[in-house]
Order: sequence, then C-alpha cells, then structure tokens
Amino acid sequence: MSPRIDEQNQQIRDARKQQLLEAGAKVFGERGYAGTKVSDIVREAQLSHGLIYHYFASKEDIYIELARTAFTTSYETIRQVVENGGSPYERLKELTEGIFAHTAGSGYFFLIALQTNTSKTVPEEAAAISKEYSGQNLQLLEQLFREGQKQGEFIHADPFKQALMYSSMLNGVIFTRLTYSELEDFPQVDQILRIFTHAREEE
Amino acid sequence: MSPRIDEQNQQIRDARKQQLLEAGAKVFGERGYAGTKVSDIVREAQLSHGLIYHYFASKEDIYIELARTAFTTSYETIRQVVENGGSPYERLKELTEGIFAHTAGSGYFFLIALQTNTSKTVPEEAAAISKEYSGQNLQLLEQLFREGQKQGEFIHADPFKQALMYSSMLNGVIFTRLTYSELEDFPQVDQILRIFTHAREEE
DNA sequence: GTCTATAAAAGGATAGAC
DNA sequence: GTCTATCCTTTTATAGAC
Repeated sequence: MSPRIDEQNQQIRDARKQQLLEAGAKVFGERGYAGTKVSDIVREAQLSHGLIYHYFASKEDIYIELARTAFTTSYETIRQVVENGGSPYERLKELTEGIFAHTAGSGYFFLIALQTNTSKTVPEEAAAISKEYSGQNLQLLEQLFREGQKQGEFIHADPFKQALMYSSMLNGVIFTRLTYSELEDFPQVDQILRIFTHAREEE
Repeated sequence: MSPRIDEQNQQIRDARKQQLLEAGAKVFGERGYAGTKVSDIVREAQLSHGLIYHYFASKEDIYIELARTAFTTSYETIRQVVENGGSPYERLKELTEGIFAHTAGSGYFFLIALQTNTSKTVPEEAAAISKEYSGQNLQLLEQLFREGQKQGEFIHADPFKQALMYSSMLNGVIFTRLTYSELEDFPQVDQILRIFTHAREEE
C-alpha cells in the first residue's frame, strides 16, 4: 500500500472518530449514559449502525474517552488560572467567568463530567477517572481560598468547604443556564462571588 | 368474601405498594430512570419480579407516581413557608433551612424531582408534571424576592433571575451534600443567603 | 472504509401454578 | 397475594458483502 493512500485513510479514520465523539458528547450529555442508545449516537453522527464498532470497542469505551477528555481539560483550565498571577479574588473571578464562557455554547462536556461524578450507572473506568480529577480540582480551589483568606480578601471558613461550596454553586448555576439559555446576563458573577468575600456594598 | 378479609387484604396491598414505592424512590433517585431496572426495584423491595406488575402497570407508572409525590410535596412546602409570616429574609432563611433539613436524611425525592426536571429520558407524563410545578415554584420564589426588594432587605435585581439563582444554588449544594454527607455544618445557610442581601459584615 | 443483515444479550412484561 | 418460568421487545455487538 502506498504511503499516499495510507495517509489519506488515516485522515478519514481520524475524521470519523471525531465525528462519533462529537455526536457522543451531545447525546451522552443530554440523555446520560444509560439513557443513550448506540443508535442515538450513530443517528446524530449520520453514520451507519455497524460502523461505530470499527472505531470503538463498545458503548462504554466511547463514554470513557469522552469522560477522560472532559476531566483533563477542566483540570488544565483550573490549574492554569489558579497558578496565574493576580490576587486570589481576581483569579477566582477569572476562573468563574472563563467557565461560564466555556460552557455557554454547548456544555456537553460539563454535563458528562457532572454525571460521571455523580451517577452510579457510568462505566467503572470513567468513575475512577472522575474520582481522581475531582479530588485534584478541589485541592486547587482549596489552595486558592486559603491564599485569599490569608491575604484578607475572603472570609474565614474551612477552605475545603469553601471550595466545595464554590463548585456546588457553579454546577447548579451552569446546569440551570443550560435550560434557560435565552437569558441575558445570567448569572451575575460578581453576585455569586459575594458569598466568599467580605461585605462591601454592591458597586 | 367477608369484610374482615377484605380489609386485611387491603392493608397488605397498601403495605406492598408502599414498599415498592420506597424501593423505587431509592433506586430511581440513585440510578436515574433509564439506569434503573425493574429487577433493581424488586430486589431493593425484597419482592419477586412478577409481583410489581400487580401493583403498577409499568416501570413508567411507578416513576410517574413518585415524581408526582415529589413535586406536590415540594410545592406545598414552599407555598406554606412563603405565605407565612415574618420578613422576606426570615422566610427565605426558614425555607432554606427546612429544605436542607428535609433532604438531609435521604434526598431521593429531591433527586427524582431534579432529574425529572432536567433529563430527557423520563416518562412524558412525569416531564409534564415537572414543568407545571417548576413554574409555580419559581413564581412563589419570585414573589418573595420582589417583596424583599420592596422592603429593602434584598438587593435589587430581576426577581425572576434571583429566584432562578436561588434554586440553582440550592440544587448544586444539596446535590453535593448528598455525596459528602459526613460533613458537619455544610452548607452554612447564612453564607449562601449573603448573595441576595445587602452588605453587612458577617456577625 | 462503509453498509445491511443477523446474532446474542438484556430487560420489560405476562402466564399460570400455588 | 405471591412466586417462578417464559415470552417478547429492545438494544448491544458481530458477520459478511460491497
């Protein structure tokens, strides 16, 4: 086989796989792992039913790959912002706005991460990945709150609980916004962050 | 058939149905509608597989009944507190504490309500019930925020968005707490409500 | 590489005995 | 009223032709 053809085939393979992953992200995000049928994915991807098994070993495998992408990206995003310059409050604000901006369009990866974290019906390997990264994310946030408290920007409270409160709130709000996507100026980031800062009248 | 026997049978029937509903609440709450098998429910209820169909027409039917219970109870709870005496802030605080207390134990009905609201895979009838009640709940909250703003307790912002923010946050936090149930003093209700009130240094 | 047809497995629902 | 065994539909996965 000529390398010319080889390369072309590889491109096709990559394109198809990508197509299936994107379709999978959408339907898994919308319907959950158990609620998604293989036929849902291939319909969304506009490919034949059998073809999916040339690219993935099983329905589980697609989900695991998507979950891995979701967690590695979110971890990298958080790490970058948290390890950035700026005061703790500035970094927290930048992180929050970044996450909202990032999930404004589709939010499918957010939904996959969330359900992988919380559902008891996702593939075991995905749950393992989730557990690992969620802990790391919380640690990054905890550290940020600890710094902010030391510098006097944030109110004093168990930094771990503050990190937990922050991510809970974020989950709830993003989730809501996905169903009320027509709303403008929702949520107000400054308003949310008031939970963690000292009293100051709204400017 | 003697009325004596009739009555006894009725009691058995009621007990079994209750048993199945409780088991259903647990597994549907934990695993979602699509992720739950009829066999999961009967195993949890410790009854035989076939028996469930003497009490419910289908898996869908059990879920619908549970969803209805979840929504009617939550609506009644909110309505009672909101229409109570006390200042808007006091009522909001009472409501929040009540919901946390109520979901501290199991939270299965909370989870069922949440997924009925958001999942695309629940039975159609359940989704319809959800839509109806969610709107009503939001209206009650919106009214509470409107009053609180008029009386000067709450910051000024679109009352509908504030209601949405409140319920989003509550969802996120309750959800988190269900996985971190060993945490004491989480969440701090006063801290959450700071989002909606005017600045005042934490007491 | 892609498709259609088919096998294999899982899960919801029913039948009939006790 | 309750159980076990069975049916039947849905869904995952594979085979084989193009």
